[in-house]
Amino acid sequence: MSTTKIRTRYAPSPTGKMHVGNLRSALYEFLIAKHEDGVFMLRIEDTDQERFVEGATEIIYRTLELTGLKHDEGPDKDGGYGPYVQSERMKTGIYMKYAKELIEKGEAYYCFCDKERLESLKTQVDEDGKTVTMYDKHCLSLSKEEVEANLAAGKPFVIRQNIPNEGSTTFHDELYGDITVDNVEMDDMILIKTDGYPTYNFANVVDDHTMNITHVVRGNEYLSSSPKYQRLYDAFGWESPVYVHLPLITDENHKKLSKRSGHSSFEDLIEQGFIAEAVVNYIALLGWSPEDNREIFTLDELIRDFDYHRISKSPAVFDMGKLRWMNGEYIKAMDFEPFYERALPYIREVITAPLDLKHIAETVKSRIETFADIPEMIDFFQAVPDDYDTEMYTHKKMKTDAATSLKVLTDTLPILEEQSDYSNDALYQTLSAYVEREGVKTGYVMWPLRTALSGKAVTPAGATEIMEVIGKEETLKRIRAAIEKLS
RNA sequence: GGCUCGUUGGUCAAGCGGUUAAGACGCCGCCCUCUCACGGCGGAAACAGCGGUUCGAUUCCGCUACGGGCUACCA
Repeated sequence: MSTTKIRTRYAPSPTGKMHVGNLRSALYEFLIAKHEDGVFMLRIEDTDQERFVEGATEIIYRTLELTGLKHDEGPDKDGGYGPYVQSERMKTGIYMKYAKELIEKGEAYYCFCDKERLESLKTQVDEDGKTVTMYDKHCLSLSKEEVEANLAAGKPFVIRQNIPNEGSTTFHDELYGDITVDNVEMDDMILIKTDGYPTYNFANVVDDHTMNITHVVRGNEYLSSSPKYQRLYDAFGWESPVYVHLPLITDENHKKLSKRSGHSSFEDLIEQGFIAEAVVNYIALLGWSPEDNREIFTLDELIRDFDYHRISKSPAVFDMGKLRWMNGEYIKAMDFEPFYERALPYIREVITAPLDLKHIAETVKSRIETFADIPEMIDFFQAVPDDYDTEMYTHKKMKTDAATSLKVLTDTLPILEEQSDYSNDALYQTLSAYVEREGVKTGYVMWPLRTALSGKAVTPAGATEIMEVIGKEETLKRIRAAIEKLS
């Protein structure tokens, strides 16, 4: 019985905001490790000097912090497998050392071909103008002396993986099973670039092995290059890790999530009024489902229930509608104080009058899906829109229209003038007496009042509750204005 | 183009040879109700197609169609 702990890693490139697809990879990597009480590691893959974005590393840290995906090891938490940043690892000479080992084994070779020659290898393939380059192993035939001479002359070089032209390579994925590719299909990929940096592909294999990663979890886009990685493991004589390739997340058009569609990054979603926990919960279910029908999970519950064998193989569409619903569920379940704290800025956007903001927050808590829904819902507390349509007074079910509304408003105005207790309950009681006297439905009275007080067809509070919030003076003012408008 | 992966309602999905093919979001209807929402109840809505294998295919195999991914000195 092996007692080796599971070790997974999240290995992002610091190239900008954190995409929800990346976040889900991080989440699954975290869950797979934590479910077995393993180690979740963070490694920064900055081998691409061109794409490096200032501040991107901070975004990664902040996002992991905010989502609760705490890493056990990383650049800021040494666990004995450092360094955890690839550019720093490179300084140790590790990649070059392993590349040379492969050269000695005949599994890799120096290549001095320049751009022009490579360009000439390109073959036009289809009408879109797509080209395919398959390296022709030109430099493989260089003699040892020629290589030495080139090196001594300081000629720029890369190191390529030597993949034979016959046979095939098979690797095993936990989800997709065995995948076999003919070796002829595989290009001699570059391991070490001219600038001395390793390519992502090579650094990944070397790092995953030397950092003792047991489960390599990554996006489906790497599925087809995995045979090449497998050859590397085999060439080194290393035991290959457990591979788990994750299905893609797409937009509603089944295309890769784009920057412009609003749900591209975690940061954007938070800005749009979503709760971190809800986003995590939602993306956990995008490509994975539990044995029961549960949908609301805390992170701890996910750790407990997550079984990577239940990850699905087909791509999933990111459904903003369902995320909104789930976010609404989280908001409803929130304790009031933290809810209020988060809602306050949105309330202040439209309310400057000295009103009971807590009360306003309460009215809205079970009705919003994101915090950004708040302003539009409560702006009438500040002021009635003066151009609202009097057609709103006509309501079939309430049996009201402009004329009957005018009567109700005129009738209730003196009652409300006399009323001193402007609490919701007291107001309701007082108006109920009028309802009873008139022998009408409650709505027949409340509808016109609510409309007069809000100028809106939909409000988060009933007539009497609105009165409680805005107070007597404002209530009377609004009703008088409505009477005038209807007269 | 080549290679490779995928395909259950609009979306997320359960199912792992025999089921009235779950559940959720959304949509529609009803109830509750001082509007909306919440909550409750109910409804419409799916196995891409064609061939096998089998007593029996949504489930296994093949082909086709459609979709995705890779095909960089990017990750």
